[in-house]
Amino acid sequence: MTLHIASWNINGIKARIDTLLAWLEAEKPDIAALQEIKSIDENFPKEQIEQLGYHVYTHGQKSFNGVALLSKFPLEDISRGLPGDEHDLQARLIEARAITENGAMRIIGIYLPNGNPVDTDKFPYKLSWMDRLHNYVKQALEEEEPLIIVGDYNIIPTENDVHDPKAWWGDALFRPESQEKFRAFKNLGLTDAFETSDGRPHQYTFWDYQAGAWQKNNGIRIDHILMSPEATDLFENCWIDKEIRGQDKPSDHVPICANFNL
DNA sequence: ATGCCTTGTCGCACAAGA
Repeated sequence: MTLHIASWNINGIKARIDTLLAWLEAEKPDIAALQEIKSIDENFPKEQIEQLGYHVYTHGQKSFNGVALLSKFPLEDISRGLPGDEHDLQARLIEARAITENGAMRIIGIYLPNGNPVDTDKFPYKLSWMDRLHNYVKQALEEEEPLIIVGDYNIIPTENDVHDPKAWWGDALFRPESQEKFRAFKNLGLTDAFETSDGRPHQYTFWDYQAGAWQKNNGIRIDHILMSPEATDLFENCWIDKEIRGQDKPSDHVPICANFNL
């Protein structure tokens, strides 16, 4: 059996519902983690997605952020929000456990803060959010179960993940502090699914709407699937659904997908 | 040139994204 998992920042469910439904029908992921639903739970178009055979779990808020999990079968142990700061009300994490006849996989879907502009409190918020995620996942790894952390990390890991490093110099997505925390996070023992499966440099998951970035392939790789050792043992392959960026009403991000032997 | 698009908000422009 193959468990097909996808992650996609859809940039607004209301504006993207038709695009999302078409993609679900074409790609048929077993589980999809969505970011930037930009909707409260009550307004999420659950029924339309359920009609395609998905169970829908949302963690939304008004106007911004918001994450969701879609699954072809019911998920267990749903949890919403990142622990570690009771004053943080931004909806950026949803997780669940997928139980199949061959085993279980814990899936954490994240929308990591952008962090710009870096001279505002948004940058320290990003860095502290990364610290909290680090501590949370460090603890989770002690369970020694298949675990993946998927989503929009808002981190350009290296110069190989950006069309023009100079253009992104100083940006919160490319700042050394952001990259260092991302490396430390991976060094907990996580494997980057795309790196280990594909490995080619300059493969992107985001192209700005502005200045013909898509047409010029001025992209960045900021959506990632990281895997615990136990999940890596089940890992088959990973790819980026790039074509959808050139279709009608695209999100500025494209889906990143992975198959697991589960 | 913190712009060039796009989205959401009780809009008549603005904030936020990356």
